[in-house]
Amino acid sequence: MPDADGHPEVEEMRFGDVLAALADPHRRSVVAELLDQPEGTERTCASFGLPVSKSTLTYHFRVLREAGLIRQVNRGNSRKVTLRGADVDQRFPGLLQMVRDEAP
Amino acid sequence: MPDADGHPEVEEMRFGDVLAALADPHRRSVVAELLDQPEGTERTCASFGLPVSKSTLTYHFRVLREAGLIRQVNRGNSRKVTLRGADVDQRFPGLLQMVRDEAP
DNA sequence: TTGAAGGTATGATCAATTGCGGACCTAGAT
DNA sequence: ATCTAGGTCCGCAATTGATCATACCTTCAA
Repeated sequence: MPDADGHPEVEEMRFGDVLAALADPHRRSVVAELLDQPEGTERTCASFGLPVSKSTLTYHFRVLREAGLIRQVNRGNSRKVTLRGADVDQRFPGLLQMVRDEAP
Repeated sequence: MPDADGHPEVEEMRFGDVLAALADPHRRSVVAELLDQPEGTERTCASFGLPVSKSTLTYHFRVLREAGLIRQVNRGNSRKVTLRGADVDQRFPGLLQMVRDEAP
């Protein structure tokens, strides 16, 4: 069962959902950017500079979160995004490397 | 440039298109089934037994074809489907193995 | 206590995806 | 000549996806 914020466990991550999440260029760019930074780097949703409104931003990060690609935790004021790199690697080895290789 | 039937060259295959094509369960099952058979196996679209109409079948195979995952060639009477296994492996190493691992 | 920064929720809109039936095409079999 | 199998193409309907504006919530800082 996913937690209250919709984070699935590693075993619960579904391939179709992950593929669909990564199929969108905006969402893939978020993952690619996180891959390019040190493990565990925390970012705000807004810090990725996606050219969409705040509410659309929320939508995209929800898709990524519910697919299991990112984690979002409350840090008082803001809500920080981290890549679930180890989890994704465990469930779908090689997939994130593909995203990294594809990055522009 | 893709050929007249919409088959992209290896270098032209786009990650987003491939991910979107594989995100659909029907289409992923086609790829999984082809992966489970000898290299170069030729199949008709209908032989996969997808629970959709003929016209919907055409649509799904077009998505797979234009993403670069399958090849469709005229064989007189029918039109045969083959997996572009080597091409996909060259462009996105490890991706097809993921589909295989996920198959039920 | 007021304001600002960061997010969420809701409801609407518009585009893309998925689906269908039906008309049609081509090649092989009858 | 006609039939059939396998597919395509063309509308069209239904669903899902992406987007926005607006209103709202929470926490920190002034």
